[in-house]
Amino acid sequence: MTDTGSKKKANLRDVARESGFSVATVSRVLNTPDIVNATTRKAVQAAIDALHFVPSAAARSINSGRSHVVGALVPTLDNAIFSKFLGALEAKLSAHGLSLVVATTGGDPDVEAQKAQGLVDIGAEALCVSGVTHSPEFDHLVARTRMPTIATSFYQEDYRYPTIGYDNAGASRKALEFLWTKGHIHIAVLHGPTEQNDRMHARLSALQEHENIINFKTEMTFAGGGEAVSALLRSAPHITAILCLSDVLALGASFELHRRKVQIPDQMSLIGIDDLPSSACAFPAITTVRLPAHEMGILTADAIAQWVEQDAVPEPRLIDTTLIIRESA
Amino acid sequence: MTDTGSKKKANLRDVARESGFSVATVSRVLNTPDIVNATTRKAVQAAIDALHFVPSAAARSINSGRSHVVGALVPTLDNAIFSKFLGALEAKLSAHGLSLVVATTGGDPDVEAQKAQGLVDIGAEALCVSGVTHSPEFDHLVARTRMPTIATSFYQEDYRYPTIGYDNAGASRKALEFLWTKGHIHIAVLHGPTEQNDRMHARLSALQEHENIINFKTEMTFAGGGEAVSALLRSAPHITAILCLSDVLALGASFELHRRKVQIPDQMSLIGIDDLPSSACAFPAITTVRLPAHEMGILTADAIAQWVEQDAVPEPRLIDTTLIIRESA
DNA sequence: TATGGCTATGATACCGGTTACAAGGTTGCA
DNA sequence: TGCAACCTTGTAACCGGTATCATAGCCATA
Repeated sequence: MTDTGSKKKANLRDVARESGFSVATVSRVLNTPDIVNATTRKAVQAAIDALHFVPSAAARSINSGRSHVVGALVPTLDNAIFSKFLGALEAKLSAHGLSLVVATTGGDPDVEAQKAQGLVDIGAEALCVSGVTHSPEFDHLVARTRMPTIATSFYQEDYRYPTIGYDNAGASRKALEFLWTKGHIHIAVLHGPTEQNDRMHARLSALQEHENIINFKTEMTFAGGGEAVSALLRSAPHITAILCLSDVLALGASFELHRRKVQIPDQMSLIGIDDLPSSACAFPAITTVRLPAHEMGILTADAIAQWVEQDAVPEPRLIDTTLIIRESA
Repeated sequence: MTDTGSKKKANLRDVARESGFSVATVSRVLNTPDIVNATTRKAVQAAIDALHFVPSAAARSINSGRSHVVGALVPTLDNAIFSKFLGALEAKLSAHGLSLVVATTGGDPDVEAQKAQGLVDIGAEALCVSGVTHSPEFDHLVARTRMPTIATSFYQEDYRYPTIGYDNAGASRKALEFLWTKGHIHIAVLHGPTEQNDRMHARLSALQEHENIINFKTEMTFAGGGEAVSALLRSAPHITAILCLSDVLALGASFELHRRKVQIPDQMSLIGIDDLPSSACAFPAITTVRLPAHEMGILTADAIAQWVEQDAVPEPRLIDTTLIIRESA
C-alpha cells in the first residue's frame, strides 16, 4: 500500500520504487510528459500524488546551474518610489521566469553589503542596487563573485556596474528652472539626508551654486516635509517657492501649508520630484518632475534577464525625466 | 600557476586541486575554519580567492534540505499597507536568517496560484498570503506540497491555514460606531472592489444591515476616492460623513473635498481604515482605525521562522485594531 | 526472415557540495 | 617503550535531481 501518511518527504527514487518504474521515467513524467506512455504517466502520477512528492528545487538547480532568483537591495519599502519600482521589477522579472527577493538596507551601506552576501548565499543569479554609493565590502563581494549587478535610480555612463536610471541632478535643475521661469527668486530647497543617499545628494548638488536659494534638510517623511515648512515660514518668510527634492516632502509640505492657510500656489509655490501617485491627485495637484520608476523597473528586469539568460552585459541606460506641470507651481 | 582569468566557475574540487588539499578540508575551511590548521587554511583561502570560488547555494541546500527562502504573495505593492507589512516581514525574516521573495498577484486568485507554484519551484520553505480567498488550485498546491502557509490581513480562528491578522469587520464597525457617537446619521461608505478582496468584503459586510448608509464602490486609488466624493456630493448631498474602507480612499476623498471647498470635518466628516503614514500628517489629520501592518509583519515572520525552524505550527493570532481620533471626524 | 527505424524505458554517471569514517602523525603519560 | 588520545587531513558515500547512452519490443519494408 502507498504510505500516504509518511513523515519524511519523498524523492524521485521513492516515486520510482512506488510506481515500479525507473527514476529516469519519473523524471520524464515531470519534465517531458509527452514522450512517456500515457499508461505509464498515469501510474507515475499516482505514485507522485500518493507520496506527496515535490521535486527539490535545489537538486534541479544543481544541474541547471540556475536558481531563477534575482535579488534587489533597496533602502526602504516605505517610500512609494521604491515600491513602484519593485512592483514593476517583480512583474517583468516574473514574465521572464525569474523571482525577486527583496532586501531592505535602511540606506546603510554596511547592511547592504551584509544583505548582498545573504543574497549570494541563497544563490541569487543577479543583483540590483539603488544608487552608486556602496561599501567597499559590497564592491568586493561583487568583484569576487562576479555577480551580474545593476545599479539603478542613477545614471552614470562609466560606472563600474551598468546603471539604469535617471539624471537626478538634471531633474532638480529642471524643477528649479521651472520656478525661475515662473518668476521665483527666493526659493527654499527642501531635502532629506544626503549622507548615504547619492540620489538626494546629486539632486541637491545641482542646486548648490545658485544664490537666493535656501537649503533645508529634514527627515524623508511626510512629517519631515511639514516640519520644514513650519521652520521655513518662520526663518525665511520671504521665499515664494519651495522645491522639494522628493514628492514625499512636497506632500508633507502641502499639508502643512494648508494647515497654516497658506494658499498654494498664490502665496507659496510648491514643486516636487518623483511624481508619486498621490501628487497627481492632491489638492492642489502637485507640479513635479516625474522619475519613471515603473519604466525603470521594466528596463532593469529586461536587462537582468538578458544578462543571466544570454550573458549579455547591458548598456547603461538613461531614462528621461519629465516636468509635469500641475497646479502647485 | 593559478588560472585567475578562467571562464567557467570553479567548484570545490577545483579549489582542492589548486590548493593541494582534499575537498573535505576545503569544505572545512568554508564551514568550520577553526578546526583546520592555520597554514592549511591560508593556503586554501588563497586558492579560493585565486579561482574566484563561490560555493553553490543549490549544492548546499541539497544537503541541508533548506533554502532559507520564504515567499510572500501580496495583491500589490502600490498600496502602502502592503509595503508596510512587507517591510516589517522582510526585516524580521532577515533577523531569523531567512530571505523574502515577493510575488504580486494583482488580487487575482489564478495569478496567485500560478505565482505560488513559482515560489514552490524556486524552493521556498513557506508561503504567506493575504486574506482567506484563494483559488482551488492554490489550496490544492498547498495541500499537495504540504507547504507551511500563513494567511494574513485577516483573522479567522478555524481557517485551513493559521491566520495572523485583524478583525476587518470589527474595524469598520468601530469606525461606524464612532461616527454614530458623533451624531452622524446619514453616512456614505466608500469602498473598493470586494470581488477577490475578502478584507474589503468583510469590512463592507459588517455595515450592510444598517439604514441611512449609502454604499459607494470605487477604484482602490486616490483618484477613486476623489471621484467617489464628486459623485456622492451630487447624488447624496444630505450625508454628513464619509466612512472610507481604506485610507487610500480617505486621502483621495480629502483632496477632493478640499478642491470643492467642503470643510472637514465641519461640513463633512471623514474617517478611514488603515492608518497609513500620510493619514497622521494630512490636513486635517485623518481619523482612522489603525491596522497594525507592521506588527503583523513581525508576528508573521516569527511564526514562519518557528514553523520552518522548529516545525511548530503557529496558533492563529488576532491583532488589535485601534481607533485613532484625529481631526477629520 | 533479416534489417532498419521507432518508441518506451532502464542503468548509471554526474552536478557540487557535506559528512561519516578512516587513517597518519604527534604528543602525553604510565 | 607502549598505547591511548588528539589533531589534521583524506576517501568516498550521499543528497536528489538531470541527461546520456544502452536496450528491449514492435512494426514496416525489402
